[in-house]
Amino acid sequence: MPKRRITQADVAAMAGVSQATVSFVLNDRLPAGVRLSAETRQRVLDAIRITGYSANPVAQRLAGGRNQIIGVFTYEATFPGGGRDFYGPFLVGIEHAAEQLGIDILLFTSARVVEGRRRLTRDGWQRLGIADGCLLLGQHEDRSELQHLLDTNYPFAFIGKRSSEGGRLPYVGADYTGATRRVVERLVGLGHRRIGYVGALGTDQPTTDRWEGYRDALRDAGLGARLVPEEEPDEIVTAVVEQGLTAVVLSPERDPEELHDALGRHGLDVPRDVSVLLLGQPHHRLRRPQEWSGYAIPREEMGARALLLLSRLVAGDDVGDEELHRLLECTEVTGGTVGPPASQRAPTGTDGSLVP
Amino acid sequence: MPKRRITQADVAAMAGVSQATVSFVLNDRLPAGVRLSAETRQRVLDAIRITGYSANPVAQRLAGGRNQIIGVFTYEATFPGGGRDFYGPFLVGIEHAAEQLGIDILLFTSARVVEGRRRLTRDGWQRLGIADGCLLLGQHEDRSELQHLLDTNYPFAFIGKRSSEGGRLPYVGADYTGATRRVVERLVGLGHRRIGYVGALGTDQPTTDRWEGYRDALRDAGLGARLVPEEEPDEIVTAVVEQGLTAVVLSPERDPEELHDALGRHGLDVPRDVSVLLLGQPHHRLRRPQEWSGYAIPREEMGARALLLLSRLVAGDDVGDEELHRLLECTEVTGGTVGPPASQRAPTGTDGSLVP
DNA sequence: ACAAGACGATTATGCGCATTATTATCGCGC
DNA sequence: GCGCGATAATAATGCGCATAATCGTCTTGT
Repeated sequence: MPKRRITQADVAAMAGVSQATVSFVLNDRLPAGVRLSAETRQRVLDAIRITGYSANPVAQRLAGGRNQIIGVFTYEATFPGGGRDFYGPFLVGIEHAAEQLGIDILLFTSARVVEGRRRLTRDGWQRLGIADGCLLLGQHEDRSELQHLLDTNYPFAFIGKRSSEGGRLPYVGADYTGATRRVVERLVGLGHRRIGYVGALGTDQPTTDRWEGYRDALRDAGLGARLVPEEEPDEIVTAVVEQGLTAVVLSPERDPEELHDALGRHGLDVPRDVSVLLLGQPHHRLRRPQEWSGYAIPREEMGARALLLLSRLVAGDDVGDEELHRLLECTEVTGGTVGPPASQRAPTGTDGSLVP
Repeated sequence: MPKRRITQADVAAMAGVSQATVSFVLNDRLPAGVRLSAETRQRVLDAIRITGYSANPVAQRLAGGRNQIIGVFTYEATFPGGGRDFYGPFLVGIEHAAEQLGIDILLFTSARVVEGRRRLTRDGWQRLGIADGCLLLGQHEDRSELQHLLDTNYPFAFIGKRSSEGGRLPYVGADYTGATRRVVERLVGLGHRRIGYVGALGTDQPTTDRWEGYRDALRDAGLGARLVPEEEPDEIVTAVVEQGLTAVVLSPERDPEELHDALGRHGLDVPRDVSVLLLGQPHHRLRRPQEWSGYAIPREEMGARALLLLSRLVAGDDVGDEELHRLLECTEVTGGTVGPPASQRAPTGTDGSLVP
């Protein structure tokens, strides 16, 4: 139980070699022009074993080496509390992979919050340097930050698809477009002809991807897209009634139970009168055991694979393009909120919101 | 957007002083025998502002300083997945406090897992050194680890009461004993006379504390403690029937819904026939909206206060005993699983499990 | 017998900071 | 005109490691 921690110098003394030699053995990589005999190498290894040496990650990092720490930066609070837990599942996957790889996770909880959202400001950048690389989670659009990341050559990877910056951003995403397309096709296959999309039409990647899948699936079926703007639940129900929608797909930011209740208040049953599909796990905590039909984003796997990708980037392996921009499949959730259309229902209002 | 990060040397050059002077100004603390003029100080501060300097945490730490990183060590997986999320609420609190204090959180996810539980082995100790101090969560009993913590003088704090090591372990805990006592008193006040304790009687602190509160409350009411060993739900129901229990308090490790179902199968309604109290938030994910009566452990606040405590320890403030060993109150949860006893029910079997 | 490699290491340096030891300049009394 | 305390700073050192530059000592060919 030594008071002072054991350093490479201690190991070196025991093995009768220089500190540099110990470093070479540890890193198992000889700089050009340096050679070690097998015997010396073994002596060093023995000394390492006997002393129980383990590297000081701080010194390692300062000297320009790797320290097996990966940063995780979330643009919103990592653990929001109040039952809403968006990042949790990603962290489950990240932790799992980290454990396998022997990596510690650094959460940048100190980053300045500007306008309700964390920022990588100057001191943020500085702090990134603690870790070998960094995973980025959450919505954000700041070009200068991305640019900085790219041209400092600091290893990083996004969790969630990022198609900006000319495809130079490494990420592990989920195939929202394909998953949305498939569930909509399923609705079409069941006989639905008037299928609405409930959600805000933002410019963020998940939203645009979902909308694309929705729109294309309908287009291929010869049907029109119908955007139900994200409004009060009752207004949504009004739109459903007026347009005679027999099914809606729901952006996961919206509380599905709220909509369910509103439909109920207007005498519409799910799924008898209206089928409801959830485009991803709901961000709200559900209060009822009801299983919602739709698809699930493989968040744990995304986290794990992103860490794997990043660790390869850190190691300097050159990774192929398909590895740098991986899209994982979402899994369909059968649930109980989808059924065949109630054929008798017809629109009571205009087709105003029909989107070409 | 400088390629190389700005160092104290850069700031020093701009201000026309030495690097050491910059360090003095930054730390706002002059070592004995060093003096700075107000004017020099101001020049340095200006240079810091202009250059946007921010300290390199790695170098800071290597040089023996603080780096505003706090480690979090969990003896089990931090994010277990599968819906069970025990540490989550603590982390919410920790993160919140960390954000306030400008502190980053380092999760020691790399710690070796031995026998299903993380260990602070030699390399674990080494890695702790990255952070200024460390929060410890989860059950564990390894004396040598605790001893090491104590005599290396490394700042740390437990989340959860730790009365071992002669009260030298700093912690922020929850008052299980008091909370359990109060809910049992509430049952007694409602007229219950045969109240069982369902759960394993381990040696861990939470369990012994809960049992103590339960036992004392009954003793003060002139009643006997009745331990219902943690068994299959149906066996528990049998014990309830045989002993004529009108209420049980439930250790949170046990799935309350499972017990609820078993009671139902035997024709016993909650709370009409049996009142059920939960001694803390259930560790299982609940599948029904049912609100369980009992009490809630203030996990978020525990996390936050533990971080606050630790940051004071790191700063070297001397903290009083009551701050070093703080017990937070649990909040009572009214819920719907408690009612007056069904007076007609009487024991069908013996009083075998009565504990004096 | 002697230069030219091959072999097997070592020494030196710096990362960015905190901290200790040291220096330089002035004013003042005697 | 010289020592001495006060003032205001700087130079030097080390944290533990990675890495570049360097240095012996053999062996071999001629």
